[in-house]
Amino acid sequence: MADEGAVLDALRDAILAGEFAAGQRLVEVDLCERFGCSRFAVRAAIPVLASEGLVDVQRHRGARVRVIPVSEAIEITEVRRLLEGLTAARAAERVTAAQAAELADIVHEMRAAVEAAELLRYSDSNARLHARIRSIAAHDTATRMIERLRAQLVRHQFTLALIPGRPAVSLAQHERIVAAIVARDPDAAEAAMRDHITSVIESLGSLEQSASNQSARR
Amino acid sequence: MADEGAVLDALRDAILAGEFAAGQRLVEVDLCERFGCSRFAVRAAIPVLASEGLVDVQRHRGARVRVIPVSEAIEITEVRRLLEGLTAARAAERVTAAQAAELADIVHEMRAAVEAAELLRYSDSNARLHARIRSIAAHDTATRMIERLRAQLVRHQFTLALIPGRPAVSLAQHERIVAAIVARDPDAAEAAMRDHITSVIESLGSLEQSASNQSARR
DNA sequence: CCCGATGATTTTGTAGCCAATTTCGTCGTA
DNA sequence: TACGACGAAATTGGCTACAAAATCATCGGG
Repeated sequence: MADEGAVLDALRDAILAGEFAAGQRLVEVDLCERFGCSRFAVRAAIPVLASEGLVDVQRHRGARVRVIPVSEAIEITEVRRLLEGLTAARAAERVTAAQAAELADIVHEMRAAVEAAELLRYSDSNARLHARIRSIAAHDTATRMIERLRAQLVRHQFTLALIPGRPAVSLAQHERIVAAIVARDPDAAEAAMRDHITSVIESLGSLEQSASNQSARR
Repeated sequence: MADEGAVLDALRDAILAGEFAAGQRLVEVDLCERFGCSRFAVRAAIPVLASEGLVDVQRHRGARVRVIPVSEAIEITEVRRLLEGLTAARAAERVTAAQAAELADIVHEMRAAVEAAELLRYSDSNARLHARIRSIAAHDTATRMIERLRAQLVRHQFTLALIPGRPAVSLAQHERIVAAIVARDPDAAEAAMRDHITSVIESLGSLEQSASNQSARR
């Protein structure tokens, strides 16, 4: 673990992989031990993660893994709806025949995963599809922001995939998105993507309700 | 200059104020001297500014003030168009009578500045209006991203205000935005904001053309 | 049982060291 | 003169040690 960038990536990955409990304190010496590096490297990485919104630092109180409340997850997804709508539209304008075939392949893979009820495989293909759409859109600014936003709510995405019947609904929405892109119809692609993410927001909203019910029951 | 946060803010302000030439190297010891702090503080601040897109760091080559090409400024503004459209719509949903009066005041101020041909005052009121709309919208995520994007192109905004006739056009657009918000019409507010920022993008596009003409003439 | 004080833990900030790498200048040669 | 190789200086990367400030936890007293 020589350079600062490696520690940064390792720590970021660990947080995104959920290897720290929600709200857990990140004690510098512990992280040094874990990653086999000096405190210096850790202290260089933490401010960056803070600016990425993954950890929360308070003066003299150290860093904690930031817990994103559902209400904020909804805000984030509202922004993501706009940005991914933009990338979908641009992808529809720029897509080549080869890229269109690739998108169709990924959707095919998603359908197979749903039929086999393999949630993890579905979730993976899902992420790949969105990533491929972004790369076709070639809008660096939007891509950067989407990826940063996605990183902030990896935890929520896990819980979302477990909602019964959600993959089937999600699959149909993705098929619509890809159909519009392949048809080179930017407006339809943007609308389809927004509808898809709107339904994600609605699912998050139902999570918020059940969460508040639980806390009320305590 | 005790804490790292102060150095970070000071350095960020200095960059945003244009106190460094475009692409200038940021030598650590120089910054220490300038801000009267240790190298440690500088070295903590630079990665954060890099993640904010204000500086560009390369291994063993140090940090440089990042120069944003016009093409990227256009991308950034395209994203900002979506985000500010969102805040305008939400502001229209949430605005109180007192806030509506405040917006009207700022527009009045803008009109006065245009009539007096005071570009700096106009630019300032302009920024205040957008900021006030964001605070009324109370969408933390969108606000954070807009402010980060704006920071990346402060330089371009200077040049934009100098286009002859632009303030008058801009003023009318802002009046339309505020009218829609005051009328509590989210769709109209979003449309008006998008139209406004679309015209900003068009102005940036004309800058790009003149820039490429200049380079072609060389 | 509750509250405050004290000590330990943790973080923050500084100073300085050496290694690695880049960059710039100089010298030698074609 | 022009060009390339070599070397020295400058700069960053990474580290350790240390002092200071703040927080946390434990313990004792009321």
